[in-house]
Amino acid sequence: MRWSNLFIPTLRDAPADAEAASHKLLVRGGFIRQLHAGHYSLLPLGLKVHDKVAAIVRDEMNSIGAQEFLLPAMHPAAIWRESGRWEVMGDEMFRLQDRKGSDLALGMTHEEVFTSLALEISSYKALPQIWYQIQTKFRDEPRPKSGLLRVREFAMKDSYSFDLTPEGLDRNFDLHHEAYVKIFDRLSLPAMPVEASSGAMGGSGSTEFMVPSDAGEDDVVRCPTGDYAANSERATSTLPAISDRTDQTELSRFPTPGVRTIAALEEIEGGAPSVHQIKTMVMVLDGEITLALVRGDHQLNIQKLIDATGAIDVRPATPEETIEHLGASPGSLGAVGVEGLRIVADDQLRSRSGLTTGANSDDWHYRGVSVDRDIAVDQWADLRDVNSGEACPSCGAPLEMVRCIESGHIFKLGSKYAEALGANVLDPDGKNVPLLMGSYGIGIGRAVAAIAETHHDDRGLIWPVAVAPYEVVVTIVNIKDEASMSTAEQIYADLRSRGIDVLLDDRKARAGVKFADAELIGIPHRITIGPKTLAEGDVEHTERADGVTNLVAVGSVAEQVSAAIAAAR
RNA sequence: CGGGACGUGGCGCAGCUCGGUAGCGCACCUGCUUUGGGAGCAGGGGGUCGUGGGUUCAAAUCCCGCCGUCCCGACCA
Repeated sequence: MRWSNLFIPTLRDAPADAEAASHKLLVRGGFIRQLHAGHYSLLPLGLKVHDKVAAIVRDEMNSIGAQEFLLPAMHPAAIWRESGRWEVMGDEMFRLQDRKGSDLALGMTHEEVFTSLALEISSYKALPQIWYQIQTKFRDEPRPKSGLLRVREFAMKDSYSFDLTPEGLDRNFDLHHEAYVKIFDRLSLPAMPVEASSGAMGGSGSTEFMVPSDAGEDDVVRCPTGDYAANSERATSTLPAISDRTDQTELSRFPTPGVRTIAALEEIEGGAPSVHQIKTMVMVLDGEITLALVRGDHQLNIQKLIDATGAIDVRPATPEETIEHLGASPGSLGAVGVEGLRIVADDQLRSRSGLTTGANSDDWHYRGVSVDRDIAVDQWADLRDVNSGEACPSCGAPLEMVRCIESGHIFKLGSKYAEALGANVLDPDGKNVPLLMGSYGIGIGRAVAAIAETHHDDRGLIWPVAVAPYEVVVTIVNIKDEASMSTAEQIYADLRSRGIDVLLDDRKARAGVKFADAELIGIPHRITIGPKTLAEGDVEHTERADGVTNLVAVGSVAEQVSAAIAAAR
């Protein structure tokens, strides 16, 4: 393509409200433009990258035997009601009505619709099946941000596996895991698989593919030895055992005037170190007041509480609710002797004694609390945040915390959706059993942004060859020089005939502008044609990644550059 | 949803305090000069100042409402 005919609106200044590097550069380079919050137009350059990413994803899906579909973006409410997710998805689902007043939703994922098609699988003999699509999803995110990284409308590759047995599901899950490793490798994204929370998807297990980046929104806890990595919503660590205080075994109430915090309770005469305190958080789980207990020096992880209890809507109680149910304000709360409220406690409190906690009366606390004796715990669970430096649960090495972009997520769903929608098959014994499903997603636009986020310098983007909008740019320093023009045309034609995606910069512009633009939009190879070197029969070949320039004879440059590209694809 | 900030040609900004009918840089068009790292000079086109109302002889500017966008947090497959 000839640059002079293309719409590549590069900008010298980034939009003032762009923060993330990928956001600034994709806008400046003329790849994307915002229509409104969370909705971006892909310009020709942006679409080319998007298409190349999608093609790689498609290629790897096809190679594990997945079959491509294309499902509607707009769904009837009924199918979401059947799975129970019409309510579960809450405000995150875009909803509308048609002229007849029927409720509709814009699809945020496609378990329901794919499962409805799976109703036609009636025999185990047709299994396994892997179905996928690359299609637009709509999610009414509370806060779209960072350009393409978190949006409300985006193309996603979503695939679904159907199996008779858990072993079959495991196999399809593993196939996807391997395919994802290959995809991210081809995209030059350093994605690491980590244990994840399954959230609203449900199911028995899930793995996220996380790309380390400050622009990300998730924290991954990982062991530097490489034997453990998990989303902080799921991570655990090994903590040193605490010896309970033996000087306080009798439950007793004592005055703590003005004490409202863990720290203050540590300081006060007769108080206790935070590891010997119980922190009592009053939460509302689907409308039910619930006490969540963690050790005094620990932080409650709300996602863990959600996962442990299966609650959908979780929020802290208001001060009014707290006083109504416990009779005291935050700072003096505790679970000792509490009846009629659900109590969920962190595993680290199991069998602890000699503890100090609020007495549900302002300015009073208990000491000598024995969890087993004094607190009616309904459920035990891992509820606490892991901190960096704590010991790896596998090898004991100090854990580190890494900020990441969630670039893929694979789930073992089990029979949840098949049961809800009645997707059963006959097994070899002639018995009707629900299908076992897996669900697997990669956001295409987010992958584009993640690549931009991890492949740029102060001059602009540096696309890997596999996804670059063009593989080579032929830059003509001076279009008035006839020798330059004819040489450029010849090299351009030669590269095209070799199947290279090449951009001819034939614009009437100064060399500096062309160089700056080529670097901004991140074309991996540049062939510069100017009178200076042409006099010697040479052109320049520059690689965007390292900036190194070599002189190459006119007659061999096309062959040499296309060989380098073929090797990098 | 809580906190903060901002809406002025395509992009970046000034003007607002102290009302007088919109300006600068980049980009764009024309001409001349220039031509290997974002050229120079001259001329030119383009803006309901987010929106509705109010105050006023007069509103980008003051007052009120609404809408939108961004950032932090909460939330989020």
